[in-house]
Amino acid sequence: MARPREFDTDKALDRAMGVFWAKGYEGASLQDLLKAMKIARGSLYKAFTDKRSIYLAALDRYEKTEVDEGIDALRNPDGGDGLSRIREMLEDVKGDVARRGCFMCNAAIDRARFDPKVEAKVTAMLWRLQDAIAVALKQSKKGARWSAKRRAATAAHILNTYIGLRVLARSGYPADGLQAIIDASLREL
Amino acid sequence: MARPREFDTDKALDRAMGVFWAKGYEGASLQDLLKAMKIARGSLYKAFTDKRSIYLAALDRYEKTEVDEGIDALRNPDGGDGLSRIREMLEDVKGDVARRGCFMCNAAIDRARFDPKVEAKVTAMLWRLQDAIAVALKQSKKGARWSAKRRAATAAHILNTYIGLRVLARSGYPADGLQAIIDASLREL
DNA sequence: TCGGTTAGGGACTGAACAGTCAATAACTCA
DNA sequence: TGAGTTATTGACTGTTCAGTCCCTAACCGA
Repeated sequence: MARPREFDTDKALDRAMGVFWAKGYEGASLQDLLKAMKIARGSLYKAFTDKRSIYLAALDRYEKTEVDEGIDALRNPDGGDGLSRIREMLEDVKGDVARRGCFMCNAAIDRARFDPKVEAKVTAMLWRLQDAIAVALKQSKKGARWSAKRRAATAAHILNTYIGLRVLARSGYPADGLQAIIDASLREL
Repeated sequence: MARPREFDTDKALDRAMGVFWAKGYEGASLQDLLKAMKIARGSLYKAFTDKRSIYLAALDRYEKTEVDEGIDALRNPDGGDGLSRIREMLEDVKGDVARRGCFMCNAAIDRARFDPKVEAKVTAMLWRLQDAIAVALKQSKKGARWSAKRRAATAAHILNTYIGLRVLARSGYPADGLQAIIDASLREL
């Protein structure tokens, strides 16, 4: 019926996500986005209404790729018992040599306060992560004996630890320091 | 010898700090800053070389006001034993109803990666905080018996918890959730 | 009181910003 | 093959951006 779109929307969004992730919302210019997405201005505005909607779509893309992957790993029994999967999630942060941090955490700081849709998306991702951690906890030796409430609180604590680690990683905190934090955080578990 | 400055530099910087704290580096325009600082463009450029130098000075101001205050509270024996002072520091985060978060954490995410001076300042503040926590730990029942290394690791863990809490507070995480995280984080201590 | 010096104020600058538009291209279906 | 539809492109728009400049104001020492 009409001319088909030439670029792959998901691929373009992955690239836009990379730009917002690195530079933040205000720090990413349309020119940065266009260059990374490899499309022309007009094409972008045919596909998205404005800069904000690209950002929101990039956040969705982050959830569908990065967050879902993390949650899957947390649920995958091949990763050992629940606690070792949780430890693995935290230790993955040490691998962030590019110091990108976590797009969700970055969004929490730079946009959630001003954009209700960003706040809702960030909140939803946080809940999903916390829930997945609670489930992993239930599949650990100690956690299995705990009340659901205690598991929820411990899951929130671990989520909080994860966020801190990703902020520190972005700030340039050394990997061995991150390791010490992980060990201290999980010592009781 | 010459006309004296009419505005109070520290007061103006406190106001600039508020703008950067709320909006981030890129999100804060010169116009925003001028309005908050209540001075004219020319005066600002007489006192500071460019936007970046205002940001750096605002970070210094944050350290001298907010960070020093936190460290003092951590050291003040009137706050009970070391552990209760640490708990107090974490529970203060619940009082961030304006959801400002922590300027140091915000800077870690939005500028440290791109500006070596910001990175250095953030790193220095993190070390100072971690050290003050370690000292408080030494003045707690359990911590006094620990090795310096273990205290350092636990202090890093608590600093990390603090950072996570401030990010979550800015994202809109509920206060009772923050309380649960604090309790879970300090359970072993 | 006057000369030297620095602060204050605000109009001005060129660059970069997000977003629009009209001409053209590519496709489907009849 | 031609009509209808939507994508692509890049020049263009008005606005806002950080930073400059120049004139005036205020102060100090001589």
